[in-house]
Amino acid sequence: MDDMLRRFKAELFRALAHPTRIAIVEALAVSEQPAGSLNLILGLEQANASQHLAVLRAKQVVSTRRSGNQIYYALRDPVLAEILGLLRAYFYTHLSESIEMLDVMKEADAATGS
Amino acid sequence: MDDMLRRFKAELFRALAHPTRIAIVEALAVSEQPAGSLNLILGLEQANASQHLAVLRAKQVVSTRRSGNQIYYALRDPVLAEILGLLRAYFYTHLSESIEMLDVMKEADAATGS
DNA sequence: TGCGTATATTCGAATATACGAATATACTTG
DNA sequence: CAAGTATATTCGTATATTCGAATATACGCA
Repeated sequence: MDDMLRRFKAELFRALAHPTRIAIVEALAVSEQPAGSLNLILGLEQANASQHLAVLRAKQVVSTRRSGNQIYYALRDPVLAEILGLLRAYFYTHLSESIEMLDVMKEADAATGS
Repeated sequence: MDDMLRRFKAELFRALAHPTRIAIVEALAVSEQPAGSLNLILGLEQANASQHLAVLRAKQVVSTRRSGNQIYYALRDPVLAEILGLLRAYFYTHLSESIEMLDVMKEADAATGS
């Protein structure tokens, strides 16, 4: 069972492991939204947004309901927004290391990309 | 700044997005450990464990101190353990869907692997 | 200095993820 | 039923991750 729990946590973290999906979850934490609104608010390509939403659906992070033409997305559980809040605090608590970490990640990207 | 925060959160989630790294964090939540103990307790190959530890170091999830021959790992902030606790509760709150999600992920793996 | 133990890094192959372009599906309205 | 809008899926390519095997580095002790 412990193994299952760890796999579950890892799957959830993977679901959230992308800035776009974080942005989606943050938007949904405020209120339910149809997919199109998310595209607009977050400035995403339609296909790209839909793919990220598919990931969140597969991992059960969001639920959907259809209303006519549109599909409304909602956070399945507010604890997920709560976790994002904890991480915001964590970020500021360790501000300088956090920024440094991001810089290092960016450099690593650049090195790979060239 | 919001962008930076989202990138930060995504990086952290990526750091945690593996069952082995979850297991490491859970072990360190109890107490600081040298790398070798982690290998033993978790039954990991030395190289594999070291690679996972490198990920956690890069994302600043853990800190290290050397004592003679050994390198002790510790969780940098208990809030990370707290988050794992929230996810445990989340898992049980949505038990049947959670298990179903894991099954679907397993099937997807099997489909890809064959 | 040289050997032994603890840990980290590099390499290569297999697999997974991300993106945009194109296409498909589902619903609404005329 | 046809045309239009909202959303999802598929495909191809670029990039990232994971693992074990092999190798490298750091420290302690004789």
